[in-house]
Amino acid sequence: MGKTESVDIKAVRKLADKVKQLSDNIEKERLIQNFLESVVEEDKDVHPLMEELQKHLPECLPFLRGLLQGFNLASGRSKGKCYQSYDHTEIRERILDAALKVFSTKGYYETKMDWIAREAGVGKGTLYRHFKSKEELYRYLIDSRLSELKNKINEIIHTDKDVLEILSECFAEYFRFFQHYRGLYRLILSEEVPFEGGKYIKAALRNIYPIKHKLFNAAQKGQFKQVNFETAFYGFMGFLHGVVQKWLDHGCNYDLMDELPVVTEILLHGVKTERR
Amino acid sequence: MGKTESVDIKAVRKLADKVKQLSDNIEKERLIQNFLESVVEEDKDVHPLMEELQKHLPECLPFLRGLLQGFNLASGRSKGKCYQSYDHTEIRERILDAALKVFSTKGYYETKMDWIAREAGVGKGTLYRHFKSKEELYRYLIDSRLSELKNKINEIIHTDKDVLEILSECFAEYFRFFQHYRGLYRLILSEEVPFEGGKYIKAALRNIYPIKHKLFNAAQKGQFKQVNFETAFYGFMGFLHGVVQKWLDHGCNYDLMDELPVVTEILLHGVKTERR
Amino acid sequence: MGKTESVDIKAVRKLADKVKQLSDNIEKERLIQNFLESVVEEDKDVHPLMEELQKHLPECLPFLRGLLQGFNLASGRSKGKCYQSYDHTEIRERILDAALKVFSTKGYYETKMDWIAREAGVGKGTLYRHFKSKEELYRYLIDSRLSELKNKINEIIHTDKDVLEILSECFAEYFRFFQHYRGLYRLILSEEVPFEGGKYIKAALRNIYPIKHKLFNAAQKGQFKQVNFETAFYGFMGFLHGVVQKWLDHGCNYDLMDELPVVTEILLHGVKTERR
Amino acid sequence: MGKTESVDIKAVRKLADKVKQLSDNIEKERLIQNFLESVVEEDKDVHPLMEELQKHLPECLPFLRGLLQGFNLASGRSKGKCYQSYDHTEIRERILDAALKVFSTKGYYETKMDWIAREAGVGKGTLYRHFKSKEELYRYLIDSRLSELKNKINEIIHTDKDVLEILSECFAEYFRFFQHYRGLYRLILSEEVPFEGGKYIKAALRNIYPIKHKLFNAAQKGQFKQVNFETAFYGFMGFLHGVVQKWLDHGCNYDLMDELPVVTEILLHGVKTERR
DNA sequence: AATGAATGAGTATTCATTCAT
DNA sequence: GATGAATGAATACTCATTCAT
Repeated sequence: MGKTESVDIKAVRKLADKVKQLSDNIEKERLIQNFLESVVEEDKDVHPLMEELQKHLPECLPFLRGLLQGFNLASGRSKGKCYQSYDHTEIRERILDAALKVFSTKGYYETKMDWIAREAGVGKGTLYRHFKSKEELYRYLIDSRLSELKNKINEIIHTDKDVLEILSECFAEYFRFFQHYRGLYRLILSEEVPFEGGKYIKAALRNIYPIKHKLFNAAQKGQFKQVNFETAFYGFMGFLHGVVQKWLDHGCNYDLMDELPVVTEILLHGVKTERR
Repeated sequence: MGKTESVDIKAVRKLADKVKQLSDNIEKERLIQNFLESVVEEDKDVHPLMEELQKHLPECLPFLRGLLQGFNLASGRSKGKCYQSYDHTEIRERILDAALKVFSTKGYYETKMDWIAREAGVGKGTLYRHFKSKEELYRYLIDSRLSELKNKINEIIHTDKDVLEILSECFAEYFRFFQHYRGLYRLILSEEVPFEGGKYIKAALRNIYPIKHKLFNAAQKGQFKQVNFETAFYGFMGFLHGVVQKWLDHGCNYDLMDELPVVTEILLHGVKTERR
Repeated sequence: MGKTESVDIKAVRKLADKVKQLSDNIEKERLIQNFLESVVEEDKDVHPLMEELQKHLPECLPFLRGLLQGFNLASGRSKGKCYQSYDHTEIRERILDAALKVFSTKGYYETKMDWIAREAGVGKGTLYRHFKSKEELYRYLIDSRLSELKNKINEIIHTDKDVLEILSECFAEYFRFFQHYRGLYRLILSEEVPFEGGKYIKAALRNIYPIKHKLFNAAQKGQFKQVNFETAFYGFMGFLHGVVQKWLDHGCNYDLMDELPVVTEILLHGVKTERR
Repeated sequence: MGKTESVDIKAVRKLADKVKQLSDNIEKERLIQNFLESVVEEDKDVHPLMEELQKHLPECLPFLRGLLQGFNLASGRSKGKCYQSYDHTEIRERILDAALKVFSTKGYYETKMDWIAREAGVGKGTLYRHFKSKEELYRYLIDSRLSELKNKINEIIHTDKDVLEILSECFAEYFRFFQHYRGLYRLILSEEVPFEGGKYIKAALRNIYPIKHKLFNAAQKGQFKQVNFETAFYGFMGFLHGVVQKWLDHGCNYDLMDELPVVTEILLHGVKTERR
């Protein structure tokens, strides 16, 4: 309740300024100021003021009166209870979890809203209270989860560590992420959905990586070969995906992180033994 | 009712700027902007927007709801009651007023219970404490308002005045009624609702009129032509409805009562100039 | 088959002109002309020409080749049968009849597409092959039927008969129409539907009547009283509706046309007996 | 393929004007206009429009369909076949080509059987004469195309060349394949379809490669590092996919084969410059 | 008493498949 | 053999009503 009050009071306070500007003489201004203040501060003894206003500002009164009513309602007057901003978060999370589970098992089109509802243990209507449509639910699911990854990668990138180290850590974070949200992998990779879907996801994945810049510098310094940067980037991402795919095909029965050394070794030094 | 609107609209417009400053991200800003604009421009289709707001801006809603109420009151919405009696207002009446407003704007099927609740400033549950169902609310609304008309007509009929005079007064009362409850006209006339609805309403209208009897006597006495009584009755009612319709089509921008002389003249003496 | 061919041939002929304009020397022009003519006339011996074209107009060939293919398909070559432009009309009418029946019984909202399909004796999918949506079906139903009335009224109006006679005939036609399509009455009168629906229908009804003009002239000539023209018009329409309503309320168990004399008498001369 | 488009587009544009002249009412004109514009602009989402046309302009459809086909051919669509062989073309192949085109553009679920039929220039029924169901058509499409790849890879593997050389050639063949059937890439990679689909495709890809064996031997001989074989394999495949993806993202505007050296270099020797 | 989050029965619409012509 | 009109099972989404708080 405290929450909504503060907002309303601020709003009304702001309103006071505005309404004052509407009045065209000092007298009116004083009256309205008093009125609004008494509303804001205490909302007691409003009635006598209302009567004064009625005399001197008949043209503004209906508006103020309406506002007062609204304010009273909003402040919870005459309603004993006021749900303290019911926590949408918990149920939303339940739905998102269920959605991830079903979507990633069945894919977008084969997933029926009924199943998500059942999986989440809520009614079908509840889904639609929280997400406008199947599409929005899907989008939100991908976006929210993906931005976690994005943030973590960004943290790693914006350190002053050596490029090689950053690269390793990104690989690690990438694996860690999909190990956690394994279901997400299929959704992100499949270009199934037509609405921005495919392209957009890939794009997001790519745009995430301002590391491009660092790599480029490293290449300039001779730390890396002068290969086409973009090709290498797409290839690396693909390589990582391949390794995740292997893990999934094996039923996730080992720790994805164990693959890191191999991945790093191959991508940095190749599979071929050093020529001497 | 005297056009205080100009003041209110300006106020609301100004307010729009303020409220936008309260919002802290683009999305919210857009929603509120839309909402306020729809209030300012037309106050049509506000309800769907309210629902959006409810989902995305629960913390601002009470404030906006208050504002909307204020605006409605300010625009001269029906009840002459002033703030003192606010708390004593029968909730039932508030609901019925709201229902009349929404039903008559949107029709039965396009009216959502949520909108009535919001318009009335009560929770949806409260609606169901007072009326068992949407249907009952609708029925009661029509019945109660219509019985006002019925009573008035009955008073007129049960005097000993001349039949012609009675007829004139009935016409007048009929117009007066729909001028007051203009929204009701659409509801009563449309045969939209299937539950007895249509038939029943027409029936009610007809049964109201024991004047049939008097007219019949007058006809017998040669005061009226020996036309089929019932045909004339239906025709008269239709004629009145037509004139009300014209008034509505013209945006109710004149006094319906002004039409009375023409109506009386035509129905009693026809449009043709006397042959002699 | 003959049907579609003629269209295609015309199209191709036109195309010939166009394509000729694209070519930039006489030689090319001749080739294309020949080619197209052989397609149009006989579609025999096209192949040698194609080879010529291939040599001299390689850049246009693919386009022409495609066109030829399309033309062959279209002409029904290599398909023994070609449904001779299956007659959509019959089934459309069945659907419209069914729709009128159900809509007028139940109203727009209470009518389920399933029922219309069942009533029409077709599958639900067939409905959607002929009408894009419930709304379109409804609109089309009203529009098509109403334009019949409109046309008939127009015929009546655009004669040189006396205004009074025209009026009578319009009344008669109006009754005749609703006697035929009795179900339509409810649909047209109820302002049930929100999409243009109500207003639009009333508007249509009114706009139908250029008779306004004639009446106005008659009033000027003193044939009619100098009453407000529009009021009279709305009133008259309402009167007619009232009488139709009576007929419906009586289960349509008499001939609506029988009411005509009373209607005419009242509207022209009133119900009151002539004062002497 | 050699850009004959400019000519065709001009022709179609001109044609638009002509065809419009053939239509005899506004509605038709609009439909055709839309249709032709969508053909000219992008040739995307033509199918929904075709359906509209089919409903409202059955008599013009064959002509337009021919035009569309011509346009597709003209744009360089796959088959090098010229008109002589038209009649002998296996319908099955026509259908599979059409299916590949539509499936790869729209994905499995967004592809409607109607569109495939139209694209192939056959009736919907014909589709079902050749393939039992949408699913079977899809499966067969993937299988048949993929087995081409499989065969070629097998040929390469079953030579006595050096492992490194074999590897290079496989990379090349892989690229060559997707450069040819670019549409197929999306289908194979997306795990969209639930019926064995995803898994099955990946499995197919893997089982294709008995090269595993050779690589294993090479590793044993110290030619390769003793990395986990399977990890490397999945990674390599992923890497290749990544590079194909890059190519697609760039609109296939360069020769995929040009990427081969970089791919080989990185996978065999890594991106890091040799430590001395 | 009042509230509004949750519910799920009910509906318009789509599209793979069939089959009469 | 080929065709495409007809079909109806399947599904996303709505909204009147309920009930825990």
